[in-house]
Amino acid sequence: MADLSLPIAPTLPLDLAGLQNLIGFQLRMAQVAMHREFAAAMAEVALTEKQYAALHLIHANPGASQADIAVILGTDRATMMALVDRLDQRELVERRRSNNDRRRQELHLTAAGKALLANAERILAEHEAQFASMFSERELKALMAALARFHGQDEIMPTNLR
Amino acid sequence: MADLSLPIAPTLPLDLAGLQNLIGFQLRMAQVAMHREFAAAMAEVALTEKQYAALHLIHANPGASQADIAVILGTDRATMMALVDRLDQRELVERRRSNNDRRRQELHLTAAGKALLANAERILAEHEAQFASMFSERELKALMAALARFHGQDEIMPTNLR
DNA sequence: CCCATATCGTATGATAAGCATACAATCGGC
DNA sequence: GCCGATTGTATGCTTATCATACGATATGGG
Repeated sequence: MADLSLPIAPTLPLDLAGLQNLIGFQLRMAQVAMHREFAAAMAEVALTEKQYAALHLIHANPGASQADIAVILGTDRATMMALVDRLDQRELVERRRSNNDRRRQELHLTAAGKALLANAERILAEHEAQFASMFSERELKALMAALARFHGQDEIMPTNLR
Repeated sequence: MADLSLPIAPTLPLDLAGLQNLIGFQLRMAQVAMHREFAAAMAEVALTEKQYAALHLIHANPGASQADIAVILGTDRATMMALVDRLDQRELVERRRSNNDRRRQELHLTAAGKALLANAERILAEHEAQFASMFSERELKALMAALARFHGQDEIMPTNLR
């Protein structure tokens, strides 16, 4: 007989009001969940997703330019600059002026960068396995195919490149 | 006989080196793609995903507190403060001290907030339909179920119900 | 009734990221 | 050699996330 006096329910379980049926909402919530796990797991190497991806790509493609990496990661030159700056300040990557095209800065990993990346790869494998284990092989395959469909993998286009 | 002189492939076809097989990578790229579309579509109402979700939730749950919304959106009080501040400055939402619990600020939409939200809902419907159309009903159902599993919150409980 | 504890809003500061814009150097085609 | 495109760079603005701290308030135990 306590709260009958309350005219309006103070705070019941909130009505999601269909939010959970939005692709964008589910996509974002999934990404947030995975981001948090990633950040926690990567704490000892202090890498964000984009930073990891950049290191990974530079390692596999020594001499790639910032613009190259930016296109693949779906971002723009200005944002990529800031990202590479941070990796550069930590002395994980090196910028070397290209001889063929003196506009370009060829990116290379330093020894420290390679060592850190190796650590990160190991951590990432566990991180990925943890999420992969939530699905059957069939489900996972379908999920990956579905996600890939959101972005035309063939043509990734940063906004301010027209 | 043009580029035979180049010792190293100068640019484009970069080796993704397995990046595309990472759940986290595909999830992020999908989210980035959808985010860009969302931002472009919502330009006329100038709402981010989180801002839209907050308005949507406040509309469906008048009097909900910042903490309630924060829990559902998977963020914290401090971040939510900043978000609500922006909505408040634009006079889309109102904070009212609760009579039952004077710590709480009950959130309500202003008339302008309701009008803007109505516009946003219309835009969002098109936006969602555009992405939904990339999948069969069966595929979409599987995708949504898979995404929901990442943040396994079947029941999201506001903090004040613990 | 008083007190310990928890909760909510709030403030502050740091970091990451995204986007727009502008500019200089350079490259490539004509 | 000129013109348009590309690359890196710089600057500024906005959103978001996270950590931390503090005051006001609520709640429950003693």
